Amino acid sequence: MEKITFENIYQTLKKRILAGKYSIKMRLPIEDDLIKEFGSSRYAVRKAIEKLAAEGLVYSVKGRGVVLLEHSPQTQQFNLDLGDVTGVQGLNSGRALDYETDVVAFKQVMVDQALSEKTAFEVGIPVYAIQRVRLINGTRAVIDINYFNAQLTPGITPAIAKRSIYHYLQKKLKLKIAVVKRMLRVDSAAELDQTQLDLGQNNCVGNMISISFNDEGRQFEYTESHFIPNEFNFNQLIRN
Amino acid sequence: MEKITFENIYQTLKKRILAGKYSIKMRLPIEDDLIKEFGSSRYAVRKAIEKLAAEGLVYSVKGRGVVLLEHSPQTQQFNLDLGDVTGVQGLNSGRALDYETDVVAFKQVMVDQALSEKTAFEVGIPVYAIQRVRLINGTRAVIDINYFNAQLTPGITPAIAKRSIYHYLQKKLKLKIAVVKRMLRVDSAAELDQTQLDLGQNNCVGNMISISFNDEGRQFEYTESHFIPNEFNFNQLIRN
DNA sequence: GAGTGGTCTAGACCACGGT
DNA sequence: CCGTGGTCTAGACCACTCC
Repeated sequence: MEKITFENIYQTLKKRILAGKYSIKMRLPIEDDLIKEFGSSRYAVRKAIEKLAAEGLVYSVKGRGVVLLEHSPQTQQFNLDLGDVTGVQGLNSGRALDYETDVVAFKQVMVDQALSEKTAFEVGIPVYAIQRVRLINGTRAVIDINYFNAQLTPGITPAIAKRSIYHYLQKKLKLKIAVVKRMLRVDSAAELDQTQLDLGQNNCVGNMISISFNDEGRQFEYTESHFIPNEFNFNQLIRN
Repeated sequence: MEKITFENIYQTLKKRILAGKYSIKMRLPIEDDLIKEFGSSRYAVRKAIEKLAAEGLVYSVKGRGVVLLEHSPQTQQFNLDLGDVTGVQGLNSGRALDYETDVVAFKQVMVDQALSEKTAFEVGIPVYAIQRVRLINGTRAVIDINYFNAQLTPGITPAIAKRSIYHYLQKKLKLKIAVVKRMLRVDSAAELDQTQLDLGQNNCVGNMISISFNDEGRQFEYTESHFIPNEFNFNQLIRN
């Protein structure tokens, strides 16, 4: 039951844009008109427009107005969802798929120098080291290589790893996932990838490296998700 | 000579954060204290904090305060630059490298049905279809496959393509690049990739598909940048 | 010069976190 | 309960675009 004004304005404008109501002149109404229409302040209107801009629907030009970005059925797939992305779900952008998880390794280890340099965890702290293969429609499509800080995320078990670690962290531990920083790469397939993934003829993998932070600013996770080619898309928006 | 208050506050806070001045308690001072310190309004302070948050340096928690995200030398490479990314420069995140451009194809064609479905350009409009290989330190590392809407970006020549199309568009045509939407994929190498790129043993490429919009909201470009494995990183930030 | 978005101020109330 | 960030209002001036 959110009664936030800017959110209502944002939702209304978004619906109209997607329905093509403003496309005649490729412009949004000027701020003053939106203020009058919604009976709200300039702050609320501008915040709604900023949210539309963050999503890649509009672009504001000082002195001119708020421009609509061209969109077509083909370019819809470039649009950002702004949905929160937890774990491997982020890989299947909006696709509903059957998937199964195969826990191929589960250990609790102390961080040594080498692991510290990779994960940025402090030397000596205990971490869960987990490897899980994700089968999507029967295909071994992704291997997640997780390291969780055991002090910040205690009590993870193989059974939890098979279901959903993120569900456990959020619902049971009440851990808030504040920020995830990601790096995307393409790597030559290592032995682990070749033995665990259905690569077919391909000898490379995509590699999504994620480090995740809780709402106290502490990094609780380092994860590499290696995935097979030709199946996964990642969207990005750059605004000037 | 920008005299924008929030920008000054942002710069000052960023310097302090990176210098570790606030790391003792993992918190930024509360808004009221920053307002007093900078002698500015709450608006300016909050806008500065929002910019820090967009960069992945801090995270605001209602009722608690503004938390600093842990950062270490290893995780610095995950930080967002917020620099504008034009063309292939975006691939080499912050690396200074010698590179050379080899124009392997340059045509002006009309968009047919197949090309329209790929690029989202309207059937029948003229486009420049350009293929360029980027040699980085002598390695054929990237092939850019560009389609530019010739009505929006007239006058591109092979000579311009060899130097920098973006430089020409921005400086000569005064075209403003407002927004770039990207999709990142990993693809099996096609014949073009195998013949033009130094793939070595690898038989896959990274594929960065970009569609770019000018400040009137019109899509002027569709580009696929195919790049060799193991060399390029792409950063992303997800905020909840 | 008129119109428009960008920045800024001062002030208010609300919602959430922790004590 | 108090302290904090989130939302909102009303009003002002500036910088840019376009005629």
